[in-house]
Amino acid sequence: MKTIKDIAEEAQVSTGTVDRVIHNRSGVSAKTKEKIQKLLDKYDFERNLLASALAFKRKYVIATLIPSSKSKNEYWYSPQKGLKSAFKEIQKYGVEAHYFYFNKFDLDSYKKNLDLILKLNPDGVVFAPFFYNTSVAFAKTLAKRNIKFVYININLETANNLSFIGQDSFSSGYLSGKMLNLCTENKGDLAIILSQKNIDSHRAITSRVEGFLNYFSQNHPQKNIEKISFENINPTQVKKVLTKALLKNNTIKGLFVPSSAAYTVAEFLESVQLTNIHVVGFDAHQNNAKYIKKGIIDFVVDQNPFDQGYLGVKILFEYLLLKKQPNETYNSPLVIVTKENVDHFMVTSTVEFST
Amino acid sequence: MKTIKDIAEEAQVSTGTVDRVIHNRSGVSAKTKEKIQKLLDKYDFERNLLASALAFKRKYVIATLIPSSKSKNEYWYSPQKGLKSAFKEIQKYGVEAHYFYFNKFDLDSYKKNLDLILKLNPDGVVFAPFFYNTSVAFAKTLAKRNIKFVYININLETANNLSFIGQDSFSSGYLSGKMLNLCTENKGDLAIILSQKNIDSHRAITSRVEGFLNYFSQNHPQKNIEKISFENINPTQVKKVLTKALLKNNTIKGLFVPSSAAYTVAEFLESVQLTNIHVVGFDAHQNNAKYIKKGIIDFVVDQNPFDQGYLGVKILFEYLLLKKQPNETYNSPLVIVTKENVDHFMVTSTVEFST
DNA sequence: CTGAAAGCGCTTACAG
DNA sequence: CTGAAAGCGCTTACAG
Repeated sequence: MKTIKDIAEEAQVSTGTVDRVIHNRSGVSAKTKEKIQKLLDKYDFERNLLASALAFKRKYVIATLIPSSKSKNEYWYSPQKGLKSAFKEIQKYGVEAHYFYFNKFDLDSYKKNLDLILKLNPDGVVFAPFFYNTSVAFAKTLAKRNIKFVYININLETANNLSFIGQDSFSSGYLSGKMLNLCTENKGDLAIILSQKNIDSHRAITSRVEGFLNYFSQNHPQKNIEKISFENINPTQVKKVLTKALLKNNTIKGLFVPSSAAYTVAEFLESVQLTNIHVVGFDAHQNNAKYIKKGIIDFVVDQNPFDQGYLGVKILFEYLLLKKQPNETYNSPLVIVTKENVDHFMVTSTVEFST
Repeated sequence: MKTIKDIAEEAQVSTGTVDRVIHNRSGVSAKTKEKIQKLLDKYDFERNLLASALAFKRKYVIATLIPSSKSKNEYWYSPQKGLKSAFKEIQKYGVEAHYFYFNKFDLDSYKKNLDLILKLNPDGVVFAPFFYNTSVAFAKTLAKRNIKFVYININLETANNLSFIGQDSFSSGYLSGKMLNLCTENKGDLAIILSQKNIDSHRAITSRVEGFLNYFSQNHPQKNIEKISFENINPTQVKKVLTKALLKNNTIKGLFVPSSAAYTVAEFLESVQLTNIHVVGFDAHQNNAKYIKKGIIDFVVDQNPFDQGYLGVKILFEYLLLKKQPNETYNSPLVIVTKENVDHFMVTSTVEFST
């Protein structure tokens, strides 16, 4: 492996000049530059990043924005851990992390944090773009200011983000359809549990429902699927609405919860001893895990939330420091979680490699 | 963050002496040592590993040993990729990788490679311990020679390995039982497909079968489960034996294949158009994926084979370079793979972080 | 436009 | 037992 010094000697220039060419900095004559570039190419030069990082002093500021989680039982606790874990690994390169959190049901809280981020003027942002219109506008501002950004969990299909890390929501809904059909043995009616507040703020919910319905229209077009709607999923409303809905239609054998709140539904089913109704939902956070273990939630499609946070930061950092262009999309896996494997997930990425 | 220099100044010694204390090298008076250690503790000193690695010259030799894979469609191709990917990341620290491969049905080929490894006399070994007795003896030799080693995929429960990375086989069999019962709707008889050669060389197979049977004895004790045995699973034998077995007992609705060769069975079922028989197997390598996509294999329990190779090398390397003590066990997840999610697995670890 | 030199934080002979 | 100095490979003011 050649070093900058080797290249410099062969080109009969100083190492400083080679460094300038490598980083495409100005102040090198076209002739010298060409000569050096040829050698760089010839030897397929890769600079020693250890030495580079050691000598390099530029500090990067990265902001992150995700929903706050009240406890570690909630979904967003995991991406948060992923973010922190990634920062822990890269802090030695002089990266400054700024964490922002918003209330995912409150547009104002979201907006307030966006403003704080703009005020901070970071080099990059990793965030979960809730609230479609607001996020699109924010993305435009970032692009204009040349602040790099990565979406996690929710994709916005704007052109100017660096990358998106998350699940294909349609597919995950489709898979949920299959799993619910399997555990109800293709019998009885089904219902989708919809919360208006979720739908408004979280773009993936709608795609999940589409995927779910698509599974049935393709495989069991005769299936009767109801929709049970709430303003907001919480124990009181769930009790009220579900009692009514399930009493009215006692042929319902399976419930699909396209948000991460399946545990709220499970809690209700347990309390009224409705043990013959199957539930499929999303995400294996602690709140859900409790009911997965009891078998009240039959299946959940998980998406390795830790990795979403972890990868988001890593990708952004590598782009900033090394100009390494990430993929446009990193698909989170569709992880099927059920009673028997809920405890067996190994969080690979937590094995931090402390370079 | 304090540096060695800071500590040295405060202790009124040279940086060399601080370095000696940090690494617990001899040649420091008890008094000086204590003084320095106190400061180290006080500031919770962590040395800069970038600088350390840059200045450090010791080379490490790591050997790996896994079954050879004829094509990238086979199981062992993934751990192999994991091994290589890890080495690619750490080669800049001066690690020398030596890859060894054996025929997993041939004890002699295994032994031959063990000898080669001993001749190489590496600092560490990452390997899949097939052939129980031979592996146990090998482990003893390694321990005696103070060569560190990590098991991947198969656990030997010897006391002297650094770590084991792989699945809990019993649980994975148990989960397979549940999935097979689910897709057969708890109807009909089941059969386990056993290959003597696999059982002899691969210790996990037996535990998987135990787990599978345990699921039924706990949940459906009346279930009739046959065993169909082969000398070795290959298309010719499968055809011969299965034709006979499935004709004889046409109440069999589900097959459990406790090895990674479910595709061989699926191939047969497809060729004779036995579409009403469900199959559950192991591992989502390409050969199986083909039949998972067709729906002929209903489910497979995967174990993130890439990570096993990747983590194995990383853990060993970190121990060697940094004396970082790994966990005793890294449980690979029980990943349920079916038609709808087989394409959606994101291999996080392939996003190499090129420090 | 280019080079010489200092420095990042640690490790390692070497000298005493 | 301990220190001074050189060096790992790169980056960065500074000088010209």
